[in-house]
This record gives sequence, structure tokens and C-alpha cells, in this order.
Amino acid sequence: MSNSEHSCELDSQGLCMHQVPILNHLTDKEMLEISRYIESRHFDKGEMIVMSGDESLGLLVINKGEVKISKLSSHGKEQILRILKAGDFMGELSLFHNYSITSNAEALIPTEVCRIKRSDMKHIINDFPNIALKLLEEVSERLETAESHIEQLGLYNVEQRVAKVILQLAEAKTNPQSHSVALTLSISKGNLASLIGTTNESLSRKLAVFEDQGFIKQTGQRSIQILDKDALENLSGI
Amino acid sequence: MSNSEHSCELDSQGLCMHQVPILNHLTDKEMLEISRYIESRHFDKGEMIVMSGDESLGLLVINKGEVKISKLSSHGKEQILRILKAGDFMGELSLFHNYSITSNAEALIPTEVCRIKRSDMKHIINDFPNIALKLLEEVSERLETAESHIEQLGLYNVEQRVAKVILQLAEAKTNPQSHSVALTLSISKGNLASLIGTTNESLSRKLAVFEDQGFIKQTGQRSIQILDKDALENLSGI
DNA sequence: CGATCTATTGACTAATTTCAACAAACGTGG
DNA sequence: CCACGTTTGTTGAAATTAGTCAATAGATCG
Repeated sequence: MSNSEHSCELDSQGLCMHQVPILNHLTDKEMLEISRYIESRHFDKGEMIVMSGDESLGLLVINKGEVKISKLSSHGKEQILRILKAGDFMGELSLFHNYSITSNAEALIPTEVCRIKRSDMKHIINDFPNIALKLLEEVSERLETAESHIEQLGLYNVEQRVAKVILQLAEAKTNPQSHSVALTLSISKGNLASLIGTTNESLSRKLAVFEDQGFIKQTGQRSIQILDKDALENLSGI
Repeated sequence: MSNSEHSCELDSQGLCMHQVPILNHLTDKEMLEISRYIESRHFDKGEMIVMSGDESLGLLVINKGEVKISKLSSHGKEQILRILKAGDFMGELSLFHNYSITSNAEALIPTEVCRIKRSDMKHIINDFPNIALKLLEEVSERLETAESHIEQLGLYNVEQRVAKVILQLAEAKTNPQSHSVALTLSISKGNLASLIGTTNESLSRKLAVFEDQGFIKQTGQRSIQILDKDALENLSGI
């Protein structure tokens, strides 16, 4: 429990807000004005930032690190909703209602979180109405992503979802002409399984099948090389 | 194809915007100013309002009727994302990008849709910044619903999802002390199955099991009486 | 009243999970 | 830097769950 609370002063790159898309379109002067509302907190790997059932803390913006947002069933099975990286936020609903948090947020690596209290956020939006638009853009995009997650879970089987998620992870670093892309998982295979709504065992088996068929090559625990992108695309249900 | 286009004039209850939560906090004068941007269109039952791949049309607000938003797999399986009722909207992403629509929208009953073009919407938000906040509230709530949909699909089996969805449908009309609630499905059982990510047959079987066990009683095609709410809650994975 | 759409049921098959045992990789402290 | 304990990942066999196909029944609508 080594997290410490302090106001959001200059960090190594200047104001922490520079990392935050919903705020970094402001002028330095405006940022300075807002910065007094923000407090920052550190979480070690494995620490829970919030848990389902907690009182809402306001808007939480990831300044640095990586955060797993998930739901747990009563039998302990986990469904990951998304992985937050620097600049992402959570708790937008706290702007409108006093509600209890419905998901768990866990730091996957050492993480800095900026917090803006509900009442302060209202002032900020009042002074800078463009922030509401930025929030709307982000939330709309997350909704689009969430709906595509529903699509994946509802329409495709495990094999198709595994193929799809590998392709998505590779997408960022894909070089169009090459069919061979190496990717390093930023989360464990266990977490990857939970993201696509299956078990470790099923994921492991499907990856083994893909490897047998020559579609991928696995090295160590977290490195996957895509050898036949077309084959995976066909499987994933184009 | 009997849909006709006309500007959003007075309908039976006055300006169509009165039905629309994102707009109905405005004064009559403000509404009048906005109304010139809005055009309204009618769709018969079964007509497609938009289809995946279409160019975005701007913000579409349901004025009257019911709309099914869904995704289709390449093999024709359907996943319903949500059912829109009067006051709900779609196409919020069109405020930010020129994008192609990623879902299908079909009128389930005769439906009136108001359309505000992307560029006009930008003017409107500029003149009435509170609309951005209203949109943000709505989209944030939809995201919450979408994430709970992901949870259902990822963590619970068909039996649990069936129990849960019946309880949800009943919730609106639940009378706390009575354990017996009658509900009438506003969608077909086929659509209900597609909403919870299963097949007609599996839904039908699970409902039959619940009926055998005395948890529910089905009458006709669309009426379900809940006889033992507790039993369903236990099943659904509290 | 008949045609069409919607729902149910049975038998079978396929997909996925579960449980259990094992193996590999990781990181911590000596 | 190595050894050991812990975590993470893999594999097999069995059990369960859900989906498919096909036939039938029931509603609904013009």
C-alpha cells in the first residue's frame, strides 16, 4: 500500500495534464488554473485503484501506467472490459449521478492516477465547455469499442475471437507488405483470455492449433509472431 | 418504402423535440431556432433506417417508434446491441469523424426519426453548449449498459442470461411485495435470443425449463408471468 | 381462411469448460 | 548468479453446455 497523495504539480514532463487528451488542448495558463483541482496518486503493480461497490471518486485519469478494468462473477470468473493506458480516464458517470462503481480497476504496472472531484469537474466544464466535447468524443469511441466487444462475444466462437484479438494487437505495428509481424503481449495470456471471454486453457489450446497450422509462432510467454495474416483473417470471420 | 422527408414541424404533441431528452431542456424559443435544422422521416415496420457500411447521416433521434440496433456475422447470425425507443439517439460519433456506420438499425414498428446533419449539430452545440453535456450523459449511460452487456455475455451461461433478462424486463413494472409479475415482451422471442447472444431454440428450451420448475408461466407468444422471482435471481448469479 | 411468420421440441453434433497433472518462466533473496 | 518458490501457461480426458438441423405446432395478419 505505498500510494501517496499529492497535488498535481510538475512531473518530469511538466504538468501531468499534458498527457491527457481531454485537457491538453488547453493553453498553459488554463492548465495551470485547472491543476489546482487535480490530485495525483500512485499505485503499485497489483493494487486495486477502485473496486466494484465503492463510492465514486470523481473523474480518474491515468497519467502513467496501465490499468485493468474488469467485472467479476460470483464464482470468481473475471471479464476484462478494457485496459487503460496513459491519457485514458474512467468515472465519467460521476459527473451526473452519485453512483457506486460497477467495475474493478487494478494497476497492472506502477501507475499514476490523477483525480478530479465531481464538484470541481463541474466548475472546470463550466469554464471550459470544450472539455465536455472532448469527453463526449472519448466516451463515444469507447462505446463503439464496447459494442464491437459485444459483437465478438455474441457472434463469434473462441477460435474466431482468438484470431481476431491477435490481429488487433498486431495491427498497431503492422507493416502492410509484410505478412510476418512480431508482437509482444502487454498483458498476460490469462488476462488476454479473460478479455475475450474464455478460459486460459481454451486460449492456450487455440494458440497451439494456430501454431501447428503454421499461422503463428510463439516464443517465451509473451511473444507471438504472425506468420500467416490472411489465414487468421479468414478464420476471424471477415 | 413509404418514408417521406419533411422538416420537423409541429406534430400532434407540438415540436418533435419535446420528446428528446437531449433537447427538451431548451426554451420554446430555442427549440424553434433549432427546429429549422431538423428533418424528420418515417419508416415502416421492417424498414432499414441505416445499414452497416453506410455513410453517416449525422445524429438520428427517434421521435416515435422502436428501433433495433444490431450487428450481423458473415454467416447471418445477428447480435442485437440495443433497442431504441422515443427520445433515444444514434450516430453521436458523426459529430467527430466522417465515419461509416458499423451497425444496422431497423424499425420494429412504424417509426419517426429526426435527423440533424453533422455540420448543423456543430452549430447547435456551439450555441447551446449544454447539449454537449446532455449527450455526454446519455452516451455515458449507454456505455455503462454496454459494459454490463459484455459482462453478461462473457461471464454467464445461457440459463443465467435468460433468467437475468426476464428479471430486467420485469423490473420496470415490479411491485416490491408481490413475487408474481406479469410482463409482455416488446420484442419477439427471436429478438430476445439475439439480444442475449443465443439461439431461438436455446431460449425456448430454457424458458420451458423455468416453466417446468414453476419459476414462470408463459401465455401466448409474448406474455411471461414471473412466479418465483427469488429462484430466478439465484440462478442469474447474484 | 390460408399463408407466413414465430415458436417449440427432439435427436444429434460440435464446441467449450472443468479438473487435474505437469512444465516452463520469472523474480527474489541468499 | 543461482536455486527455489511462485506464478503463469500447457496438455489430456471427461463432462457439460450450447448449437444445428429437421419436423411440427401455434399465432397473426391480411
